[in-house]
Amino acid sequence: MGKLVARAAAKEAKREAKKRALAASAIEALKCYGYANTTLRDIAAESDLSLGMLHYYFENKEQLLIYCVRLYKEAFAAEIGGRLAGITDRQAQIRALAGGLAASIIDDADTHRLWYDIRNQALFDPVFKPVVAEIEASLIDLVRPLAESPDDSAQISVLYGAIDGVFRHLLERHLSGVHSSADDLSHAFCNLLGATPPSAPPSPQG
Amino acid sequence: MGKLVARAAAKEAKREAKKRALAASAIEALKCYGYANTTLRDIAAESDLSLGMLHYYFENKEQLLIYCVRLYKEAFAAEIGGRLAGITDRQAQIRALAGGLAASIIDDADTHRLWYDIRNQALFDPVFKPVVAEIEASLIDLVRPLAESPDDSAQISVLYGAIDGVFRHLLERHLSGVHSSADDLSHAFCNLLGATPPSAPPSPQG
DNA sequence: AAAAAAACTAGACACATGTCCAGAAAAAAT
DNA sequence: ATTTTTTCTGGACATGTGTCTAGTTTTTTT
Repeated sequence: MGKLVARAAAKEAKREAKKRALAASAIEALKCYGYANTTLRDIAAESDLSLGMLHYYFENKEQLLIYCVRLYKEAFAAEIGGRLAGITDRQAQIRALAGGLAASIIDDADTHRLWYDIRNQALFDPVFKPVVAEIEASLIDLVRPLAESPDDSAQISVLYGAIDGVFRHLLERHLSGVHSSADDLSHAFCNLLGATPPSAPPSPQG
Repeated sequence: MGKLVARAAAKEAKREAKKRALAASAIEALKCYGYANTTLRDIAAESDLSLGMLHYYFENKEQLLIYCVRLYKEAFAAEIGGRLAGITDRQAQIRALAGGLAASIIDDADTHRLWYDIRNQALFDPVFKPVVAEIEASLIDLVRPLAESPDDSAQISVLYGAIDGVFRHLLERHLSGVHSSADDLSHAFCNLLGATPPSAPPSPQG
């Protein structure tokens, strides 16, 4: 019978649940101070757990962070993906994406700041490269349907880079206290994706 | 007479020269490991100076870094600004900018990585915000002439964010070992600035 | 040449931080 | 009820790191 394997699976599930709870607490701490400035003691305090427990569930600080980032990615990619699901009209896609990104700047500013922190770490520490590459690939996939030639990797790079750059810059402004309305933020993305960087439809000067 | 003040000025100039030399060495170390992972001992070793000297010339690690970043900014902004100087034709401006950015991705990859590291630090540590804001303002000014309405701050934000985002993403790819030619990199920027994200001039579908 | 100031060194100090361990407490299995 | 496994605690340990100080050497000034 599979009694033993069922038990083992239950154990594993319980452990995974604990890990997720721990990671959720860890994110709360990491969001505030960033990766480099968050100590394991901060995380332990936030999660009402003792310091030793962190190493009981995670090999080291890096692995804990990687786990956290994956958790975040699933949520965000799912959120945006859900908004785009089923939409085929290009203009509608753009509006949906713009609205989602704008809302997320306002609602999840700290989480995104953490993401950019990790992505930056990956530029120096190879340990983080796989997760970042994985997440970034899923973000690129999110954006791919907006491209006119979804197979042209150069075009996708430009598209993703541009959207991400605008997102990051608007996030930076938001975090600095320059609060724009969700509509204004959304318009920025529409402006980027609908027409060339500047201008709405046709403009008087060439 | 101004003998004394002349002497004092010479002293100050000499000290400044030393600081610049020290900062130049510091950048070499910082480029490799990033801000958080570079110790003052690394910098001391790189500059053939003793550890104590760093505090003799700079108040603390943060001030040293700020000094270094300013040094870098002057060089980069001057480089790009020089390429754009005197050009009035918009297409020529775009080509000049694209060429400059592309070349810099290949030639100064490590320095830019450091810049992004600092800019990221500023998202968490207020000490770095002024320098980053100052540098970013000068970069935005570099890009401003490309906008159709140089006074529309929302438009400028989108323009700067998009260019910076593409630059950062291409840099990331380059640092990951995906080496594109200067021409390909340059084309990416032209593609971004010349027309909407995808496609060249007019395209068949709407 | 003597005196004063600046440049520099070596090392200590305090503290933060990731890691690990011996054992207690709780839960699960027999 | 007993044993075994899992979960958890508290603290120790080693190391890295920014900062500072006492003293030395070099340069500059008189």
